[in-house]
Amino acid sequence: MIESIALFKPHSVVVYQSFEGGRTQENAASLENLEKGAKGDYNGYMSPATRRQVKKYLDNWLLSMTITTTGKITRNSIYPTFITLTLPAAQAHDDNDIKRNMLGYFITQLKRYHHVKNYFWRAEPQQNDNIHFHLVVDAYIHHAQVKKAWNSILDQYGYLETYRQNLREHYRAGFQINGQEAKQYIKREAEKLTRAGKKPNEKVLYWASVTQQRQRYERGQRDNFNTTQPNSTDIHKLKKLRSITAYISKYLTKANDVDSQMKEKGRDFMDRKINGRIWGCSDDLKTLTYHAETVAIEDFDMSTTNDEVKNYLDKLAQVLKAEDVIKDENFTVYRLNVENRKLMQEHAPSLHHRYQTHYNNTFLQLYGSLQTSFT
DNA sequence: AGCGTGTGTATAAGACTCGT
DNA sequence: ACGAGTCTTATACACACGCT
Repeated sequence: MIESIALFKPHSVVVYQSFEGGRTQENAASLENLEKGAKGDYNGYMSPATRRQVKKYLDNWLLSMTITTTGKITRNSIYPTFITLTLPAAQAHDDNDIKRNMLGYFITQLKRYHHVKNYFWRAEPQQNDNIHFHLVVDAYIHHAQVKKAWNSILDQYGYLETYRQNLREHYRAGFQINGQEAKQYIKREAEKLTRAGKKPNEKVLYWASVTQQRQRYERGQRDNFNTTQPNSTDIHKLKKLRSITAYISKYLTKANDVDSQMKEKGRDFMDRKINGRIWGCSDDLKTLTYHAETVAIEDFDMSTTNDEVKNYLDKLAQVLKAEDVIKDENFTVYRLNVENRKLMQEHAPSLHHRYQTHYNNTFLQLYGSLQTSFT
């Protein structure tokens, strides 16, 4: 029996063939590769297969939130938030220790006090070789709360003291500008502005950083930097949900990011690969799937076709540019842009309804027990 | 394009304890 | 109640390849 199945993704429709019966893995190279897992010989990159899998979780999780969340954002809202966690001083613990104790406890705190139910995290090396984390969570959290929680954990592991000691050292002869910090500040803030559709002014940002540094210096003078809190966190509230869905899943899974950072320093990525896992998420996210429908079934002399889906796919083939229909012996991909994403509603209304229902159900599956906060 | 394949070990997540 | 730990256990991660 041959079944062709269509997956309805946010930015594409993929049609592939499914055959009855299982397969066995007998290729020697493949089996040898599997041995690598046993030895821990990972290369530290996210593989294309893993990237696909992660994208599936994020696409469906975020899309379920965009479709079902409406109205006012409150403290109890289910709302995607993007957090970056960094170490404010040179890394002094093993990656696995940091993930287990520091990141793990941070996530526990988010769940306990900040209404976070589902999460996704990704670990990457920074240019300074420190590990750092990107997280996506499903609650609206104030940036000060995030900073407080992470800094308190950093404090337990000595990173705040080292950071403060470095500050004292840096300012031993009075105030001076930290050019490296200003540079990083400009980069980070410029990205933020660009994302918000504004044009960054480097000079303005530079002086903003200097002002920030001077204020920190002056506050620090009062108590020898004993209470200075580093900016170890960065947070984005994701307001334009639809466009951001693509942004996050792309950004978080882009191996080239790390690659290019390392190339700047003339080094190979292997010099600094993350030990152990490089990503993780709550179990519930792992159950998520794209909306799938059977297009046709062929069984000996019998065949059945889902006419509505078939017609919709034909319509896409007509309307889309040639380069947006990628056809192979075994699969077809229809790449959708903002405009032709509307075609489903128009040309296959009941399919569109089932598609919507899929995401309503996805949302209920994840948050059913929390529905009251949304009505 | 998706999916299934195998495996040692790191780890997620819950259970649990203990102190406040 | 909660924080801060320990302990247990089931799971899932890394990967390349072949097939469809």
